[in-house]
Amino acid sequence: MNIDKIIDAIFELPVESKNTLKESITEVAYPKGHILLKADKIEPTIYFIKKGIVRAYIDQSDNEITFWFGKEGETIISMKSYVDNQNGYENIELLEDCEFYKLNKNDLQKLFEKDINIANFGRRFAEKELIKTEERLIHRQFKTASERYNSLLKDSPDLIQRVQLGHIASYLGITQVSLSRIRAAIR
Amino acid sequence: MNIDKIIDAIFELPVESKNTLKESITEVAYPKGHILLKADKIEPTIYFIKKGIVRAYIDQSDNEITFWFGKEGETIISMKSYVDNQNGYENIELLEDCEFYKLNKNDLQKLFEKDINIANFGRRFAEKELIKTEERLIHRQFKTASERYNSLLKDSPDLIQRVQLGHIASYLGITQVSLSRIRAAIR
DNA sequence: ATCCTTTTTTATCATTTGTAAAATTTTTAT
DNA sequence: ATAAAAATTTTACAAATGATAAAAAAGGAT
Repeated sequence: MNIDKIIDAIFELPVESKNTLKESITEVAYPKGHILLKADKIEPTIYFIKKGIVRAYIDQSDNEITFWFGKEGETIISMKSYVDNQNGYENIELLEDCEFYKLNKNDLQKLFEKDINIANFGRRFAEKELIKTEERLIHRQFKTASERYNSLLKDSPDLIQRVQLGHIASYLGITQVSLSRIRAAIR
Repeated sequence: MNIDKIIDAIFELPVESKNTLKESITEVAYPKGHILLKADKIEPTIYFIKKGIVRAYIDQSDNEITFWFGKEGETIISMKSYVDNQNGYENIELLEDCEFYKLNKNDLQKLFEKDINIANFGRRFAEKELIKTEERLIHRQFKTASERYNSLLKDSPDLIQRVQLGHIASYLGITQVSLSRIRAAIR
């Protein structure tokens, strides 16, 4: 997924503003298993996924809880760092070899103050993420685990192929054993 | 809660931009029980709560699911209408007599294109809502119903006083019977 | 190809949560 | 003040999910 396509999907910037933004963006790659972001620190970088798949998780006493998967075209951000300049709560692990576009948070913040188009790009980015998050919250509130699994199967069939079921179960808010039961019931 | 305080809490606008914004804002009041927003339509208005408390709910086949409470200082928005100009999924019911500041979505959208400070105000608004929503999502994923109730009791003790328990139970994603059991266990 | 490790499934039992109905308490209307 | 309605709690039982252990299957490394 190229950077122009990723930017355009968020907000159609005038060429000039788009070039300004692209000047701040570079590329980087890491192997499967790499921890891209660590919790409990202020993360200065924003990543757009060019290729690969990652998960965001929180360290809980004895186990990890996966709460997000990101793949081609999506944005990796430590929300607390980005929005409040505070320590983030998420870790990001690469589930495949990945390639990213990267962008410094402070550079972007400066552009927000100077370029109204980029400010609106930032607004649209937050708004789109907000819709996605609110829909997930509501979906989780009134669907059973089984319904949530089937929705995932329907909406992101590739995810089930590319991500191991332990992470999927955690993402769905159930144990791996419970997910196995749900899968067995379908067959 | 006055409108200046509400605006300032989102983003500190320069006086000129703030006055521009305030020119588009008027006041309105409705009694307890009034349905302020209806699902399945494009909602043109944004409300800031001056006084009172409301709930957002979704109509599910046979029951209603409450997924948000808003009180003094908070913003009522049909997220889908605001972000994507599509039909919203939420109904908003007043749980007390309420007073609002209101603002037309299209008027605001025009200001986003003209005034960089207001564009950044809009950006900050979405970002702050995003953080709140993501934290709720994660909290729900790895806390038990009992822990979630106790957090609510700690963070919003007034909510338990002002809102009937059936709505609270729905908000927590459990049945009213289950909430009763949790409450009985504490005593 | 074989061994070793990791992942997934299965089985059993304990715990939590849901459903339905009744009892109790609180609120509202007259 | 009293009756009616609404909200909350309690009880009993059913269904779903969790915890743990063990077996089976899949994937990697040499």
